[in-house]
Amino acid sequence: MRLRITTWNVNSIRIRLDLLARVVAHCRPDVLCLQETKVDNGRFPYDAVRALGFPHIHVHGQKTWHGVATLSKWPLADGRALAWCGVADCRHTVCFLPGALELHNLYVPAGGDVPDPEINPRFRHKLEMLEALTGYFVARRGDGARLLLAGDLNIAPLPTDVWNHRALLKVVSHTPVEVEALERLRRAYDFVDAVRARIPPEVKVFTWWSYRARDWRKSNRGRRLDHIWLAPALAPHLVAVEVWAEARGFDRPSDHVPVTVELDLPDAWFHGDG
DNA sequence: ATGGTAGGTATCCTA
Repeated sequence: MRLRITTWNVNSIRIRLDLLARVVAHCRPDVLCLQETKVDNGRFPYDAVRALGFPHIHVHGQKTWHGVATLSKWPLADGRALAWCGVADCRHTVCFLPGALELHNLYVPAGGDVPDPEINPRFRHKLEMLEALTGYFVARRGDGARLLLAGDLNIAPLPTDVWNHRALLKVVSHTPVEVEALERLRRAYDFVDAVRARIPPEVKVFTWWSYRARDWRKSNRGRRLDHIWLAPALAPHLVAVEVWAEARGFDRPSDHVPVTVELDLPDAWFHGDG
């Protein structure tokens, strides 16, 4: 069974429905994880999303900020929201796909401008959420779940995940303290970074370019902030990845571009007790 | 070194 999963920080779903259609046409996802939907559940554009071919929709949104949504051609079951550090922000959902696939859709805090948890509460929140997630996955370590984690993690872990490693060492998203926290989270469940499983670490890969650049393509000051991680049970079934950088060149684009993985899963998983 | 853009129900705050 082939399964394509795309993650995209849409930066307001309501003003980008046309671009969402273009992402769907190009990436051909069976399941689309969105972040920064910026809409409460009552105002979510359900009809437009259904018209794009996604009858199964799990939303967790709030007014103005944050918000995640999982759109699916496959049935979704047991969708629920998770919250960390006592903060009620809408940043994390989990739901199940056929084949006992457990999909986490995640939006990690950006973290503000100053990379010091003592003086910047947003940066402290970012580190605390990563630590809480790490504890959650450590507790589940070795349970063998067919688990995927997709979303805007707001951290570029490798030197080649940013346009200039040395220049960004003190810039939130690429500081050593964040990179180490993200690596602890990855190792908690032995997740495999799908994009880096297919693209060598020597090659620069970006999924985000600031709106503030005069010419994002020319200056190319990007970062790889959006990720899809696979549990050990799924990693052997990865067949392809794509970062669709051209999406940054849309009219009125999101500052993030879609990341897609394709998995070739055993048919037996979808028959009875698989 | 600085400031640059975009979105929201907001005239500043967050990214």
